[in-house]
Amino acid sequence: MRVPQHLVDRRREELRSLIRRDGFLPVAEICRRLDVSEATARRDLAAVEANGHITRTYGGALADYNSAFASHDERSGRARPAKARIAEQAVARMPRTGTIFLDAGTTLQATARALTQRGDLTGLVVVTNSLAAASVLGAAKGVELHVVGGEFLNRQAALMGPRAIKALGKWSFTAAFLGGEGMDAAGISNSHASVAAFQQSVLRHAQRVFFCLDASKLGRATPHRVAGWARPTVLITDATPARLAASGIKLPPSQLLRA
Amino acid sequence: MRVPQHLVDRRREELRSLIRRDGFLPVAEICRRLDVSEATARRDLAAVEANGHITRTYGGALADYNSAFASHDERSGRARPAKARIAEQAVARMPRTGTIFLDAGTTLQATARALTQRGDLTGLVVVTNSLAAASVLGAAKGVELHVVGGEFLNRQAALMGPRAIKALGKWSFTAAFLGGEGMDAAGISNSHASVAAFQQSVLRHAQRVFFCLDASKLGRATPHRVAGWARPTVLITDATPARLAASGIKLPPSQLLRA
DNA sequence: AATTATATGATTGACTCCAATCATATAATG
DNA sequence: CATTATATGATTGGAGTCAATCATATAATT
Repeated sequence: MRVPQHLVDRRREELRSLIRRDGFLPVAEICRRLDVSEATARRDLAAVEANGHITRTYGGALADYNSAFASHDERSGRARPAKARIAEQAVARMPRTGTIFLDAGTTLQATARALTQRGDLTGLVVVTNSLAAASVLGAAKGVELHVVGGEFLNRQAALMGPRAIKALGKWSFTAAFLGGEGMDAAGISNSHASVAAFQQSVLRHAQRVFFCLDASKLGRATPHRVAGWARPTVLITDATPARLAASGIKLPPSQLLRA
Repeated sequence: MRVPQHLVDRRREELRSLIRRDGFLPVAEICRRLDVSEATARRDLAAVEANGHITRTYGGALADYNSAFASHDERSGRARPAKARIAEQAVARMPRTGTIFLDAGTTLQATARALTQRGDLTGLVVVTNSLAAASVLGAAKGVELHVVGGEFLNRQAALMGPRAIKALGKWSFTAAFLGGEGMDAAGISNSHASVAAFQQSVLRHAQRVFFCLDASKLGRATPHRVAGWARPTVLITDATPARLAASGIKLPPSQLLRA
């Protein structure tokens, strides 16, 4: 029997938060907690997964941002997704030793994972405000990992706010690797003011800046501008130069890395 | 065919680190990466799980510290484990509004999880140095969550070091909830100097202090003393008063909460 | 009020996972 | 070197999971 939409939505919200709370939730458990049939549980899972934030596994579901669960895509035969290729480029640009900053976001999370693959690191210091990146890099050899404190933003699973900005104060980065939600002729933008403010603060402490954005962000403009295309901005993307130009983004080769 | 012990151990170490890196790893994937049969993969999983740090799920395994995966125990019929009962007591002692500190460690992780159950929170500010606690509390309603920055210690999955201590500077906690590795007549102790130093710094910023330690820590003395039994220390434990006394721990009722 | 759309639960057959058992090759032990 | 211990892979029966399909009840729409 059909059920009102708002109840469905509420139930799925609850499912998302249940999974988040427990990290992993088997399907059978979902049925019991939500008092629904297996079929509905699976349907709900599919819906929540489509909205992001969780990943299905055989027998249940996993909270995304604390899972670093990427091997799934890579494993499933298909061509390596854009994010992973971008991540590879980013890692190739990292110094063997020095201090770098790693932003929040799925592309940077992929970058963190790729970084754990590099075996030649000796004294690299990585600073991040992303819990996901931290949790991935925690196990990496040859990396000294620091997390900037701050207020936890649920949406990004990252630390932001004035305290985070202040915590950047004493750092000086050889290179910073940042994400973004949109890029157009004007530059890179984000939809949250606090995110943009934080990123701008990172920029002020970095000698070199790499923005890692996949092609889906191309031509999208979001409210808060983070940076223009002037130096030292370098863009790492899978978008073709032609499509970039079509969006009004013209960069010299030294500022564009194709992934 | 039998294989040298050191190879087995090394392989299991690698498995642990693989799981940690990916957050979740299906059995089939383990077989491929470690080039072993399913049977061996399962055996390795069981071994690693016995040593802690991971949790088995149907179809794979989950890294422990980013999973908050407790429902398993609670679900599986058995009596609620000590940690969960301690967590309950701790949460009951939290103010509805104010600022509290939450330490790293599995007991405090359980506490964080229990805290998400409380529905009556309005303006509680939670400060933590534990990624696990942060990741659990991120989804909680009515909680403003802050993470103190610092150097990431892989073993505890927490932030420590001078920067973390410094980051505590501006905070003032209504109550602090701390863990420990040992308790005896002298007080509470930890095996790592940096952990002890950090906890002591927390103490200096807290009006009330609750140490949450289960009975397995009783009588164990580890190198670095964190605090004695003088006020304002309050102990939350499942150990019986008799056994506490046997270890030389004598506390007035106001400083002892039985879980 | 009539019609359409859809959320749900039941069923089914294929697939996957798991624990137990067993034979075997090789390390560990003496 | 002889003996014991054990790590491994294969097999198997049983249980759990999944995607697809279908009938139905009820919300949404007109």
